[in-house]
Amino acid sequence: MTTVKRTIGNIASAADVNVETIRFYERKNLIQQPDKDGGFRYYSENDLAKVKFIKRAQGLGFSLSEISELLALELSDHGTCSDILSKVESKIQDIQIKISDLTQILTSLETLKECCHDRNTPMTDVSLLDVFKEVK
Amino acid sequence: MTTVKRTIGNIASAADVNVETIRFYERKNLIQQPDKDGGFRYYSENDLAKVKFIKRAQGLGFSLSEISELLALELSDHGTCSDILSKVESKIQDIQIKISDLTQILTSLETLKECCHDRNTPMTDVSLLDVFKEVK
DNA sequence: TATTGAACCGTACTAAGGTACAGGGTTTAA
DNA sequence: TTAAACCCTGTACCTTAGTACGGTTCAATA
Repeated sequence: MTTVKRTIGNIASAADVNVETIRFYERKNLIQQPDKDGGFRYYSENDLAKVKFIKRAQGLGFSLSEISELLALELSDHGTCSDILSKVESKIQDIQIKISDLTQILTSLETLKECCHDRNTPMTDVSLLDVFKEVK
Repeated sequence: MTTVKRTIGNIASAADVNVETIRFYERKNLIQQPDKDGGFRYYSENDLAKVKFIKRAQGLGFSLSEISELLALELSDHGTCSDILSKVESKIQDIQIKISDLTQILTSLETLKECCHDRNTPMTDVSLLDVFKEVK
């Protein structure tokens, strides 16, 4: 068993992104450029996890700067907590809203599915467009 | 009681977006350009609901073309169902994955919150980065 | 140790999703 | 009935999030 070195190409393919994406994230300080050994970057398992997290979180509607904030919460010194606590609480709220929005869309798609399945279900019950009609 | 005309400026402010955004959505065929009365666009309540839906869905990680697909499901003729059913089912799956991802992030943020709140909780239990470590 | 595939840096380009004018036409309320 | 406020089209520009490319250097293996 040989442990492969985590070069830039290696973590890029492990995280299923382009090599240039990794360099781009470094330029944006989303991941730290690792100490270079002989001019090359060698990454940790943690870096890989971070890249996977970033890609996944993007799919959930977070921008790179929001993802930075999320990641920063982890790194913070939990000795000095009162301001970080409020940040955590606000992120928790954001996420609860997203989950509730998705749940509403899910419900209305499930109604749609019933309609397809069984012609007797009335089509008019729930509409995707109704979902956020009253919002904000 | 006067019913306000839904001009482009009116729906833009009601949906909290720029006027140019509405025009942009029209160019992209996300909303239909309404019949013009004297050269002006007058919109329906349905158009407003659509714009709100689009903005909300973007925040959930859907691209404009995915949002088009979602909206198209609604408009489909539910007489010819078998292909639409599979589209609906695949959207349902996408959304279930999003909800599950968000729930995992939520859980780990809540652990973080406990850590801030009560110093005795060990910090090491859950980490944001662990969330998607094994994914894909 | 020579080759070749991969990493390096810097710069330029792309796609998606808007935003901002310029130069003109309409509406509406004083 | 006219001026402020709002709408029209068209085109150019902007930000975010990458991607591609050219010329160069490094590292591993035949």
